[in-house]
Amino acid sequence: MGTPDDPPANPTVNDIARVARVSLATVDRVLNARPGVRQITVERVHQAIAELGYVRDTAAANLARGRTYRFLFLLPAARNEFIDLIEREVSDLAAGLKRDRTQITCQRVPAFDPMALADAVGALDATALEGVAIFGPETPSVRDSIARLNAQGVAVISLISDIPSSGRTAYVGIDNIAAGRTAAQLMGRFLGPAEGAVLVITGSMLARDHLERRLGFDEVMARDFPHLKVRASVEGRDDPDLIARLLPHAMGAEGEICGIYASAAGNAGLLQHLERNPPLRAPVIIAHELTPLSRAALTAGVFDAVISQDAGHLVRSAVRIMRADCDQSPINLAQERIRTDIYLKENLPPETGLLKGA
Amino acid sequence: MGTPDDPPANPTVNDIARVARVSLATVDRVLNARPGVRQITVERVHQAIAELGYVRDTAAANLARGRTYRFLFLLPAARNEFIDLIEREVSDLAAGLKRDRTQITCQRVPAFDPMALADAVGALDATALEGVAIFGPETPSVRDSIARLNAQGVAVISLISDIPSSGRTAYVGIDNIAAGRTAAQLMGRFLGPAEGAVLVITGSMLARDHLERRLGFDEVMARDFPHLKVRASVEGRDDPDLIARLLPHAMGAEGEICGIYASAAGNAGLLQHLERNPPLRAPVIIAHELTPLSRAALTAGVFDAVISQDAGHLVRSAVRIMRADCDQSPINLAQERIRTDIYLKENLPPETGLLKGA
DNA sequence: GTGAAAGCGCTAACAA
DNA sequence: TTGTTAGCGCTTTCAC
Repeated sequence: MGTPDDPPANPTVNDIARVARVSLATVDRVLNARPGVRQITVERVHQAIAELGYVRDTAAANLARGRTYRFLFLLPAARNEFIDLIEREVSDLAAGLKRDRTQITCQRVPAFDPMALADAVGALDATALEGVAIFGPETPSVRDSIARLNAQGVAVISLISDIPSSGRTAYVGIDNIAAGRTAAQLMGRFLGPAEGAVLVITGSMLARDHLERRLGFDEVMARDFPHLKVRASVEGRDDPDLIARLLPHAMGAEGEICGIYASAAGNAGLLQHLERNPPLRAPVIIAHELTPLSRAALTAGVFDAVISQDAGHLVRSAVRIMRADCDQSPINLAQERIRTDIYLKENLPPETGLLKGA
Repeated sequence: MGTPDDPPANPTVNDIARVARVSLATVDRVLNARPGVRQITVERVHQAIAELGYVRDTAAANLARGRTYRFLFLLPAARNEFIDLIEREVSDLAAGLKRDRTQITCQRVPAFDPMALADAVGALDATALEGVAIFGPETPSVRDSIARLNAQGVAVISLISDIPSSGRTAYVGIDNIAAGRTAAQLMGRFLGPAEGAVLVITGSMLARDHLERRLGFDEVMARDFPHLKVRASVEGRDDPDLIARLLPHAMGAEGEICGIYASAAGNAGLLQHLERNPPLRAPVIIAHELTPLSRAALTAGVFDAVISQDAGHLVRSAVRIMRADCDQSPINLAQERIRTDIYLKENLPPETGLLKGA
């Protein structure tokens, strides 16, 4: 290693043309797998490419193409801080992406309404869009509309909650089963050896992410902490009001519940309930997604841990993957893996996390 | 919002030239803040830029410049899995970065030897390098050599352990005080209300990161868990053998130590000690940096939590910042913030995290 | 089937 | 102090 030596001047299309004894245009045809080149010529060009170790300069290619990327984020229209964070990241990123000839926008679709989402996807103009990132449930209608869009050459990312059956280009989000397991491990360790009951607040049985979290949670609770009973879920549909209404009954008698796993959105409802009915002994609470509200609850000691995924990373990753799909260029899987973040009040990121630019 | 409308054809340098009634060259001079333009002309151009909402196309600019970036990572030469991970990330990234006309290399310097590091920095050829990322201690000699390099126009990043006094361009790494606090919080919660003593293994008093972790750890232990006594540190110099040698004495009588915070490198020494002297009651162990070894210990239940920072993120972030510094382009602070990751065995990333490409 | 030439948006000699 | 011009690496008409 040592101090870098002089750059060895990467080979260009001109070099290929020279070595393969063809014109630039032909090299380009081969590079882009366009028809109208004799097989023998194609091979000569490939030969030269291999020989020179050529790698295409995507930036120059896009410049010449005048290509622009148009990406759309399809998000549920719901009172939901985390979705708001994502929308905010999209618009924050949009400015910086202009210089990369990339345009990103958001569209909200009625929440918990698979048909509305399917319709919205169906209504998309595949000729005016190179990629779409979708956060929605995995129902047949959604799945089919995505498959159709995909067949029209639009890259489709399932965001936060996977829709594997749709044949989407990629999934961008955490491993929700692992997230559930993590929540269980923390819950068990924080609660210690005393017996008790744990309440799970979930969102919707339609939502794959919620289902998976519950799955992972139950698995680890049953295996590692059998002295803790996990109650049947409160299905809160990410709705704070609904959650606040359901909780009084779900919490049962005073002291019955020693832990709460808020595995879906709607933390406001939980916090409201706790404020109105302060328990004698504070339960261990583990919630999802770092938002202004959950951050405050964590700081105040009401929440004990928050499991989260980075909204900025989510958006950037989706954009990178959609772009790579358009360019047919490779992606760095490790970079695109969304981590299951654990936040305690000690490792909260600075509140100014929203300040951008240098 | 809604489906994106037709791209409005971004303004180019030609448009600016036309509107400002100057030549392309003048526009370029203004854009790049080069001298030799009358103030009045500068203003006319700025006027036009503002009017048109121009944003420069970085890709085109770099293409024209034919600019290449040469970055160097200066890492300690020590038997240290985490440093190896970083070196590996550098070489993995190097391949993909070639298409971005960016060259990154590594150089190892004797560990815990400030003079050697200062000499290495001093020996760098500032004309053959646009940026350097350095992981090393904050001593006067190091600080001065960095300041000198910086003055020669080389971007300098302090990596993992900050060197603020050097005037480095930026620091890339976690907030080590927060990391120490986080470790303490986990330690306290995992140990529960019983009294006991906690051992801290640190690296070197020269290393700012180690110092900061210790600081944060002590703070939270004293404040939130006064029933747990924190022992004076074992100074292991990141050396497994040394640590294994020091531990028998440091652990004291059987059962005296109920928790261990391995705040620096050299986990192999700790694990070796535990294997040779299996304690009756397994202590709660919190270690740093996710490596093959610590991952295995976590999976096996020997470690209870690992606090880490993503080596890939570290390297990519350093490169992005060095490049932004060269281009004088803005950076996204939120994206560059390195998170203090908490790993339990439940949220470990897939082992194949090293597999790259698509 | 193949090639010559113009041009994407920007920069950098070299003139004037 | 300012302008002309020739590229950077790649794509894309439009001829041959």
